[in-house]
Amino acid sequence: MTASSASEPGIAVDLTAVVIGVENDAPQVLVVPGSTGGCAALPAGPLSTGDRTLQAGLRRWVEAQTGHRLGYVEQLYTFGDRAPRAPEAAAARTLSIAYLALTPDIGAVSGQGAAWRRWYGCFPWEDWRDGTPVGFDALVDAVTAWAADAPDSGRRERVRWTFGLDGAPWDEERALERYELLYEAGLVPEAWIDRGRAVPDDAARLPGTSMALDHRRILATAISRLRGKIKYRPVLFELLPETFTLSQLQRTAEALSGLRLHKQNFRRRVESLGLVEDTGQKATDTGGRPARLMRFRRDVVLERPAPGVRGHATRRAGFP
Amino acid sequence: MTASSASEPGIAVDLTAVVIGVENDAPQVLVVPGSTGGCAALPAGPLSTGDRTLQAGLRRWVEAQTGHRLGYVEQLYTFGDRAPRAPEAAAARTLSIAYLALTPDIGAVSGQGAAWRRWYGCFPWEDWRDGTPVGFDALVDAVTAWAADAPDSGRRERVRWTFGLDGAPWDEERALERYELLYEAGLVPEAWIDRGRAVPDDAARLPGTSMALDHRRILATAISRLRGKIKYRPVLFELLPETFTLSQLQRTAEALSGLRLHKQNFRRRVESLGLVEDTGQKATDTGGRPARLMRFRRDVVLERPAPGVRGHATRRAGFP
DNA sequence: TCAAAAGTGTTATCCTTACACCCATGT
DNA sequence: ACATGGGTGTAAGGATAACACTTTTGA
Repeated sequence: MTASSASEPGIAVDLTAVVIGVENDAPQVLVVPGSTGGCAALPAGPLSTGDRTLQAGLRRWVEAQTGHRLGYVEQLYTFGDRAPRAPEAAAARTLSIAYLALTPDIGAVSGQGAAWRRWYGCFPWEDWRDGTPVGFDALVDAVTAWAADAPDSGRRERVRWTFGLDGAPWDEERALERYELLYEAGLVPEAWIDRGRAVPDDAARLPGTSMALDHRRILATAISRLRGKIKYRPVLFELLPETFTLSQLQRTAEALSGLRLHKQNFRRRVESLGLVEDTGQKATDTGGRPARLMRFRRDVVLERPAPGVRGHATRRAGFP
Repeated sequence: MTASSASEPGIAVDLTAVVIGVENDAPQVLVVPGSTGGCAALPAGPLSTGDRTLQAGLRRWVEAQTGHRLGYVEQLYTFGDRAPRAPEAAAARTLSIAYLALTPDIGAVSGQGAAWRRWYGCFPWEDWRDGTPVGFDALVDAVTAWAADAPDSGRRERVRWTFGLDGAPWDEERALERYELLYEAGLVPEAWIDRGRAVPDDAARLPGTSMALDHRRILATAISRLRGKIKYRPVLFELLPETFTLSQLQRTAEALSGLRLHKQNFRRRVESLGLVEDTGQKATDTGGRPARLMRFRRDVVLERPAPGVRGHATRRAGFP
């Protein structure tokens, strides 16, 4: 007996979109004005029985709120845990089915207050392209202090591997784990807001702007997923125009991963996978020598077993 | 403005569990009697407002229906698309949040009708450990015919890469894609049942037993996820007893992937990752020379960047 | 002519794959 | 003694990471 009777009332189901684009080497996320406080929110709306598929509902909402038409979309995660917050919230629970969407065109937003925002504004510690991010040392101090609070809890090792300290390698894919650790340590305002408490000074001092509700956590989930995915699936091309140069492609990969990549190795891999083809045209606006304009071979996706672009981080001085 | 008003009524939210264990080199899934027809179903139940977390609700339901207490649990996917079925179903929609759970102990089921079932019973074509599975040739004929129906649709290449034909490699992780192709081709009974039509002969003839509703699809999703995950996270150990031999570990990996693995390479990798430690004891019931009993080093999980067990499939005659 | 960016050739190293072989126990 | 499964050494091949260097444009 599958107990599939209708579930209790009071469950609202929201569809939430993390729409990502890249402009000027900066990954951007589509946001709308949040209803709670001044924080920006992700476009979202309740699931309607009229939508046959969840994706269809999502597309409808995003278009209504931002005027943006979605292209590539994949499911991210379903968030449904109730924060141990004010008890009045116990009656109504909101379930969010979050989706990751990628788009090659930034700028075409129309809804009231809809805008693109750099994702590293929310996660400054995730961008290592120009060396150690500003404020990283302060952040390390804070999490180290948190670990020292409970000496034998395993926090020390966890901090070490999550943030790449003491010789541990920096793993760019752990963006979500890093945010969750900061949340657990009470170092982001959301941790206090969710409990209905006042935000202490140290939590507010850390860099990185918050978002409405749990939307910064959802964005972190998207970042981790995307950083992992570009290594084995050709999703980078969903963020680029029809034709692009290899440098553009590399800078997009770097923007997402927050790392510098090795030029020759990056190119060798792209070439060897046969992911792109020369259009014969040249881009002349690059400042130096004109670059060949390439095109993504869409037909290759079904042919190859696991095409994609791997890491190739170059080790640089000051890199964990 | 985040349009977070309560969603429309008529949306039921179910929590569904794919509980996996391995016994006698056979992966098993926990099932309960399905309400529709004679097909087995996955344990599931409506989300209750009383459960603070989704996982808690899931654990409650599985325990109630099967007497089984869950250990390792992770979210799998949220299924919510309405099948283009009988129109009367249009009013009420069911959302299923599916979870993957792993357990080392098979056999401790108590609920009425709850039972363990071999997953290759549902997917005979996924088990390549003893060479080409029975019925694989017939299946290839059927999908090839489907591809030939629409010559320039790209079906041909899709079939080739999905099923590893014409020199394409077999990718064990594509279990879900294979099921979805069979569904699309109308080669599994569910495809017809979902449309409210009679099941034609050719769809019923293919090997592999169906499950209730879309549960076979959910199981396929779990298989694909698990086959991918064992390559980079130490989840195998969630399926084994406290102590085990290296051969046991390997046979478990083989059972899940449906492939034979290379002994020395498998061992080298496990050793080099430092995932296990010798208990000093020996297993004497193995038939030949007694094997060392090993133990999983749980502390290593947080230390290492990406421990796990990779593929190492040995190429054998008759392997695609 | 110089800065800036595109584009290439080559090597050391590690990881993966695969071969063949030896060891310890029960019957 | 021999069948059965446990356990190991080592070499070939390929992928990766890193080196430094040349080419083509605009200012």
